[in-house]
Amino acid sequence: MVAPSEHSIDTKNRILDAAERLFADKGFDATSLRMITTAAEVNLAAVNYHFQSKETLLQAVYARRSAPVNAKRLELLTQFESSGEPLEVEQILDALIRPLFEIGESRECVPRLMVRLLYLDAHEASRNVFQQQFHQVLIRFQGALRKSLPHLSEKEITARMQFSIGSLAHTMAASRNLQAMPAGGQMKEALPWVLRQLIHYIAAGLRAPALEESACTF
Amino acid sequence: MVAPSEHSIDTKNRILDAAERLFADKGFDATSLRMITTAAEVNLAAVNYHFQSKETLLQAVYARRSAPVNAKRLELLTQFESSGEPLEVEQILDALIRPLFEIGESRECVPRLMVRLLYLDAHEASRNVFQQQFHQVLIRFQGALRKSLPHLSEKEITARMQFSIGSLAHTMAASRNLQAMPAGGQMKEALPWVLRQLIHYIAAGLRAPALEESACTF
DNA sequence: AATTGAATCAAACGTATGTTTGAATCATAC
DNA sequence: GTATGATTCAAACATACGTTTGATTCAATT
Repeated sequence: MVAPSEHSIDTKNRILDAAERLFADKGFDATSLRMITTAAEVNLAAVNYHFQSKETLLQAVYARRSAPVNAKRLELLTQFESSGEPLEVEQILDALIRPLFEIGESRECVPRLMVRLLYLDAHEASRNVFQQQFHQVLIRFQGALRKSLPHLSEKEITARMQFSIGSLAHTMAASRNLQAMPAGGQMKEALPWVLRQLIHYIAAGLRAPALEESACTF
Repeated sequence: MVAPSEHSIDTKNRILDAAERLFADKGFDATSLRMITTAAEVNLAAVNYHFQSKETLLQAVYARRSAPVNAKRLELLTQFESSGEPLEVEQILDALIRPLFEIGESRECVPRLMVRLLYLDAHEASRNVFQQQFHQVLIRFQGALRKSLPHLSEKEITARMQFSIGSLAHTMAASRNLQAMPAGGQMKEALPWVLRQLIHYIAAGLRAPALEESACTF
């Protein structure tokens, strides 16, 4: 029995880094293992040796980012809620979005990647796993939104959350020039212009009066 | 010289129908020509005979729907504008969305397909062509929105339109059970619940006050 | 009925992909 | 220093794909 060498974890990380960038830029199907191993400067067979298949590599690429991001989201939300009062919608959205830009320093492709894997690229089996994890986070955020938007029925809150995720995902996937947070700096006011606009837009949509009469609580 | 037979245009339409549904359901890369020709009950070589390549077939699939949909959008908007006054935002959105459901009777996959080809699936070359066509329509709609939202700067209108397209696209692509319009019926109130919710949500986001102070016109 | 070009068909081609193999290399434990 | 198992490597494998071929069938013109 021999412990894994340090070289091997270097190789694994180089593969993960290269795959992360290529998956985010070109998509899963359009990225071949040969492109990944060339960019990572490792042998072709290394992918199937360290990860078992291309699909499993995708899951590893996702797993490396999703757990920290989602943990940070819940942590931020809980911290904001500590005052006890219902939060401003903008604050809830901030807790949802900001962690995407704090993870993996100077890797601006991470937000694009997460969107691709959650909604666009991944094949059905993997995507379901990814979405299931994210769904747990959304349920938690829905609880916060419910307190801030008491005029809405549960059905309407769910729908509007999906609409919001849509505009968020579209913005992440489309605009290639979303800057990451300044490294190590404090967080306040560091989100780029387009994301502040987005949060303002989404908050207004969420706050809109209920459309269904039956949804009014009085 | 011999005129094209009727059989051949039957074959072409069967290919287009099968490709449309498969592209919408599974995506472009995940759909092979063999899947298409099997579903269409035509010979494999028929695709390369009638269309030149898989990529060209995709363009034909898109072209068959995009021109009528976009024409109907512009026609509806112009008709709504005939009164001369600025439109309600909801009416502008209705003119943008409704035509997607009136085209190709009983083919509920068309809205999903259009979203996929505009933003998700198509390879860069084709997608740019598709988006360029749609962009012309968006410019026209932006003009209508500008009149209805005089408190916003041009930059903010553009950004909010992109956010709106995002939630629209996400809703189209995700919810597989958006019902088409009742065939031949009059249009009023025929949009499904989720789309009425979506229009209400988007309208509120568009109407939100300007975020930039410099954007105020007074 | 003969002719002509369009349309269909089964079969094959060339290529790119994910994956596997088996030998060579490296680092570690004894 | 040698043995051992983890890691690398060049090469090959199997497969699925888009595309092409060449013969055959079909329908329309004469």
